[in-house]
Amino acid sequence: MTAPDAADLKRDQILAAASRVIAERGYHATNIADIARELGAGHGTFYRYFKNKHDIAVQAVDRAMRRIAEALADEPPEVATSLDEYRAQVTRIAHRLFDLVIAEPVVARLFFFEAAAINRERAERFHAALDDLGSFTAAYIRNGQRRGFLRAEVDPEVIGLALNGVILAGAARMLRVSDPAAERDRWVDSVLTLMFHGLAS
Amino acid sequence: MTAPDAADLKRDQILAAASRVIAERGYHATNIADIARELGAGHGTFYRYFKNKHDIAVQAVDRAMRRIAEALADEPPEVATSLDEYRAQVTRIAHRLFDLVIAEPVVARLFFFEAAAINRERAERFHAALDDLGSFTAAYIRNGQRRGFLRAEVDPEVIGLALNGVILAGAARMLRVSDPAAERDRWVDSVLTLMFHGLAS
Amino acid sequence: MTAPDAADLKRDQILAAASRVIAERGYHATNIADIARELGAGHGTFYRYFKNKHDIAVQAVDRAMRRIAEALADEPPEVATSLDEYRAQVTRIAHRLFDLVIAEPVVARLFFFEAAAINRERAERFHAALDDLGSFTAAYIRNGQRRGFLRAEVDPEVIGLALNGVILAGAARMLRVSDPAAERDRWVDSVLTLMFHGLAS
Amino acid sequence: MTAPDAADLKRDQILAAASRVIAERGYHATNIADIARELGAGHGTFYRYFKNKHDIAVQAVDRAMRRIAEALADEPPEVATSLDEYRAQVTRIAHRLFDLVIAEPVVARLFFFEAAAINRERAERFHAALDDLGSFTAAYIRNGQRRGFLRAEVDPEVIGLALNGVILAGAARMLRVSDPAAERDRWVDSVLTLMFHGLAS
DNA sequence: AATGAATGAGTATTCATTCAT
DNA sequence: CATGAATGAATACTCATTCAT
Repeated sequence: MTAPDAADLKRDQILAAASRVIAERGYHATNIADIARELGAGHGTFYRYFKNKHDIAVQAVDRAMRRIAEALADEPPEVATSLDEYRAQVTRIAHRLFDLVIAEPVVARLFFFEAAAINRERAERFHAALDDLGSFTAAYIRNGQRRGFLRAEVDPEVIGLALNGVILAGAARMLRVSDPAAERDRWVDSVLTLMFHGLAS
Repeated sequence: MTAPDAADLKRDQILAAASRVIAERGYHATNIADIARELGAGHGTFYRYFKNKHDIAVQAVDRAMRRIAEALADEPPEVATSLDEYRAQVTRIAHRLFDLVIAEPVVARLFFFEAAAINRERAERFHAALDDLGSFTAAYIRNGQRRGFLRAEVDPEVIGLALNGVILAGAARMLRVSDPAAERDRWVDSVLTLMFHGLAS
Repeated sequence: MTAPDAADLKRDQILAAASRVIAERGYHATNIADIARELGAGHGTFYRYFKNKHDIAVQAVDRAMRRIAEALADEPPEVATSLDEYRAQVTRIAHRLFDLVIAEPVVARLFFFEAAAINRERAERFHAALDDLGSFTAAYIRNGQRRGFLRAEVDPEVIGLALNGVILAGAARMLRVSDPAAERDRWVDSVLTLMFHGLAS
Repeated sequence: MTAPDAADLKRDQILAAASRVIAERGYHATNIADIARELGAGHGTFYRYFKNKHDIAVQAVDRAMRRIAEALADEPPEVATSLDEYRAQVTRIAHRLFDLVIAEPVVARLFFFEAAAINRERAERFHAALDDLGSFTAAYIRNGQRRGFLRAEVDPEVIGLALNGVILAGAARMLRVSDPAAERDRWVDSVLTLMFHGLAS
């Protein structure tokens, strides 16, 4: 366990400032002068800590992707032994993600709007990460099918990606509403009903 | 009804060429020279038909957004009178969207990857369009609730956006697989089950 | 035989302007704005004809090296059959070089002062070119030795490089005097005496 | 006579380190970080002993020019009273220069390749120094002419510069060959023959 | 005295846009 | 109408120099 030194701190400050600016204006509309102004430092200072503009953006985005993935993939997919346990697990995951989005909109904006915006190579990586999240969700589904509390006839990979879509739509929504806490609860209720019991009355 | 003249044709050719290039390389990585090469014409020609690079991209993206919205919102939300009719309607809509994505990947890529990439103002517009689609889907849900064949306790707006998320995740998936027709059928089957009956066994 | 088109002409104009500025200020002190000003054109124009500043300088210097080498190596080393013929040949070569230096000081300055100044790689190339010129001069010496009108005991390669040194010292001198034509004649007289008969009285 | 204190020593160490790096990479490709690394000290240390990068380079080059000039101009031009004495003198001078080049390639490279590379003002100074060396050599010639053992009809200034050219070509050669001691002897033999007796057989 | 983190002036290069032909 | 040569505003990046510690 090494103590973070002054250089690491400075690095983090720059990364935080760059994250704010990129989240605010978008990667392509952000220039080095904007980041310098946000931090209150000279341009040259960045280039002591980051190779170039692309490098800063990639690290900001990667950090955001890691934070989001951690919120979504924090617990093992095999532990739920009943529908109720799984429902509780899904509820926890949804709350974790939504709370992260509400507490750190910069992280969320980097993930949703900038991760794929830097260039083609980064977009591919973003989609690969979404596929991974889908596969991770699929593992939960498979666990439920194996244990008999989830329908056997659905395709776990398809459902994994579909639920990804639902949860990402919800998270993106949290960024756009004035009272995100209320919105979060409306989402969790309705989506859990949809997910477990369907819309048919 | 005016007949399309030569100028309109040329315009469409340029728009098609620009769409292909932007879908291929992304808005920010595309330059006028790329589009000129794709069309086999001089740079100056664009500026006779479009105000500037931003203008071309906006029109290409708007056209793509219109095509996707048409596929999703082709039929009136109030016509289904039973669960079976609604299920058939949903199936038709999903097929229309997926088939469009498969047949015209350029349109799909513009919608999914470029609509929000041009600048902040366009990103807002893209999200507003997604919200509109969500409201449109919500109208179907409300119709089903009013007629009694869909659960009354779910929030139609939430479900509208959530189903948006599912269908967009599916459509994005179609762009990334080698056999999209098979993928489409897997998706429709599993997602309809999820949507109407839920995952609980 | 293709006619030079407008693009070739423009290229040559830019190369000439860059040559003048680089000869005047030196490669490292020259910036693109200087060259633009000299030609009366925008910066961007250069980048239509040359890859970058390095590329312009290399082409200017290479052209200068070719012109100097042509002046020095214009006639075959084996033709002189007697001392008088060789002396006439040396006189012609010296005059050609000195006249070139006098008529085109820009070419001369590029050769003497800039060819090795761009970077290490170009300096190596410059010294390799000097070695080649030395070997070429050595061929004249060997011809004279074979035919018996030049001393057999001197090392042709050494003499080739030594005479290079003499002639380059003279050419560099032409660039620095106010009456180069008179200087040229003084040089040719004294150096021919040195070269063929030595200093010992 | 003041004893060199610690500060003078440090100064010399920095000058030596800078000389090595500049000789290795060239003035314009050398940056302060390179010199700091070579010395194992911080950037700021230089600025306690030298005004700036230009100042360090100028002092390194000036020292090299002094060392070369000392080797060439170590003995008075008037002492030789006969051809044999002069020939011995020339031989000594050539050996001194060549041995210096072989023993201290850093000094030689600074003199040959960097003295004129810093900027125009330094290039002028370098050429003025070469002119001075030429005048110094001319004094030897004039001594020989006065005493009657060298040809009266050659122009001493021209011959001074021409012999400069020969000896510099030779010294530059020493830097480029794998066995410089053998090369030195080949040069001295052939060049003395050329110089005193000429090439005509 | 020594250091090296911080700085920002300076510069090469790109590329959307114009307009003379 | 069509062209593409010319343009220069805009911007990322470097590196000599300073100065607080």
